[in-house]
Amino acid sequence: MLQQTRVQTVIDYYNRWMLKWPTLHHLAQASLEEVNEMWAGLGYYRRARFLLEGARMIVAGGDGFPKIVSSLLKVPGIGDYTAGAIASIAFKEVVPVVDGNVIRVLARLKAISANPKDKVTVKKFWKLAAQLVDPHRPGDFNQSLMELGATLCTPLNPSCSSCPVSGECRALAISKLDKLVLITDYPAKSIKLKQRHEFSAVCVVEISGRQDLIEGDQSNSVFLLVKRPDEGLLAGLWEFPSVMLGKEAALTRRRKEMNCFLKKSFRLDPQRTCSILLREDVGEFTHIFSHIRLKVYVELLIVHLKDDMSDLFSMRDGENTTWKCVDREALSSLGLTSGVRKVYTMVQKV
DNA sequence: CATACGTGGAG
DNA sequence: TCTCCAAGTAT
Repeated sequence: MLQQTRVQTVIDYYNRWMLKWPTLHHLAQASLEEVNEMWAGLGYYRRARFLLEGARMIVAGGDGFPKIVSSLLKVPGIGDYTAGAIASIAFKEVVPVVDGNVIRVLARLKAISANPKDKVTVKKFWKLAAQLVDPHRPGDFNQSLMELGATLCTPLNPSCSSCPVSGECRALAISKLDKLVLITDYPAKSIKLKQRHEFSAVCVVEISGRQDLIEGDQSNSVFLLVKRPDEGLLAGLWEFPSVMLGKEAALTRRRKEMNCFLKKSFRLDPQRTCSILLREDVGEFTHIFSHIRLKVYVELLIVHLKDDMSDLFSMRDGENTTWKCVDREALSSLGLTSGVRKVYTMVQKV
């Protein structure tokens, strides 16, 4: 969970996760669906899938939990950093770790100005860290190095005056001699790749209760959710029906695309299977992914089913589309991605 | 190998 | 609003 994610963000997820799956064996029994739900909102969802696959692999292997770096590296989702962290912290293997914090600390300590993403430079950091690690307390040392980066040797305003190794810091020494050099010049900034712009239309489809199907309560309605493909962005997660637009599109065009999608995937057709009680343009927002800038147009559609479409209320596979309907309560308690939560919040204000 | 892969807090 | 980046990994 901590990979590329702040501790503060992780804590609640970690606690809920450990409550639900206290051991590897519990996790190995879980379904990907459950795992995705628990992870929803944390991001980098492949981590969740790998965690599940890793648990299953270890349990199936029957050799217990891997305890050395070489074995840990075979587990899905465990790379150089995580293998080193587990081996040193949990099992006292004398190995280093290199994460973003360590790179920053070492780049400053040794005044390394090369691009820290560069493969050769990364190797240099690992070698340096390996030379430094305390053979008697590798886990504590590694955590100390990371903690130094997280608390004092921070990206923007490092607290050099409180730093226990400021006397040995090359970057600090250089910055004192040359006023043009700043501590924060280390490590070098790597060129960030450009975000591509994407556009999508989302339709929150609310299927209102019918007097003849649902007794009494007219407010009893359900929402249509679609399962995203198992590969790629937000793989296997639930969202409101959406279509990618390719470029900016006016309301008319967006509705046309959406109508087509709803008809094809759900046989939701105003002329035949339902009548429209409300259709409203709710607004738009931009959702930022690490590599995509997604503009989302949101619309609310409340329909009233004509025929006996009660089978609609259980999950089923449509044409290349897995979908289900959930009621308001289920929707609130369901694990949703950040973007889907935004959409739902917007619609609730209507 | 360069890139895909989320989200949110801080300044 | 924009930039930066966090206990990185897989392909």
